[in-house]
Amino acid sequence: MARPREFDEAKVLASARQLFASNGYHGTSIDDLVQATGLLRGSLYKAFGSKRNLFEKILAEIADDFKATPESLDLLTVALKDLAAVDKPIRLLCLKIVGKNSKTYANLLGANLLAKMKENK
Amino acid sequence: MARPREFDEAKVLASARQLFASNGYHGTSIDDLVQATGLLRGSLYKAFGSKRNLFEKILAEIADDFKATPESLDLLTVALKDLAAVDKPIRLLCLKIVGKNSKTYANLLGANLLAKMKENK
DNA sequence: GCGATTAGTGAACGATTAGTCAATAATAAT
DNA sequence: ATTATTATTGACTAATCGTTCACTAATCGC
Repeated sequence: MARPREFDEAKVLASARQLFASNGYHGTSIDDLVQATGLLRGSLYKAFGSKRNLFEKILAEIADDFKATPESLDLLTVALKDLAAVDKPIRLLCLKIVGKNSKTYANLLGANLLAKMKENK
Repeated sequence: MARPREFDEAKVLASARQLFASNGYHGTSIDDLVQATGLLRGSLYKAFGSKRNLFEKILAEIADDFKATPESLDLLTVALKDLAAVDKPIRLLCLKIVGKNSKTYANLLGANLLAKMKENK
């Protein structure tokens, strides 16, 4: 009962996720997101409200059924390092992912962090 | 044979290190550094050249005799996540720190990352 | 005293930041 | 065809970003 969306939300979220995962939260600008997703700023804001909200949505999505892929581990690292200290909802999503497996996740997160170092020789 | 410095370089570096460690590289602005160190922008740039250079100096300093304190682990995490992918000298300093102990450091880095999550309940 | 050299000062720069908004467009229901 | 509703567009804003620089100040050897 209104104009339909022209973009595929899942694809937009996938592009944004990749950017946040590899460049961090503060290292990813709205312009970066505009470029990567193809959406214009206005549409991005109408659809997701804010950069912070977009990030939370992405994190919530992967928290819902977490798989320890490099990208997801990167995103969890970004959430923990760039936002968790000052953003309770983000912190809670991190807790939801990790649960009682903090030993396991410590290993996964650390190994994933170090892996980046070696890729570029 | 010139005007002497009025600031204590070690103290300035300590303040900057703390900021970078807790807020990340992109999360730390020059204004933040000016505030925390007490130095004015001009002095900061005369002494250290650039934000990137200041960070490298700090990382080099801790790389020289690395102790796995929370702050140093935070700083290594920041170096790895915010800079290593696009900055070879930084990457090499990370490698120097980790050496052949990547299993050990994976655990330390991961545990340190997760610790932040629990502090704020 | 006088140069030479280096440090401190802070206004200013262009670029980029996250976010807004009035105009236009596309759909569905009546 | 008209109306209601939601989406797209991109120019715009105020703030902040990292960096520069002309100026002043303090020390040294002479």
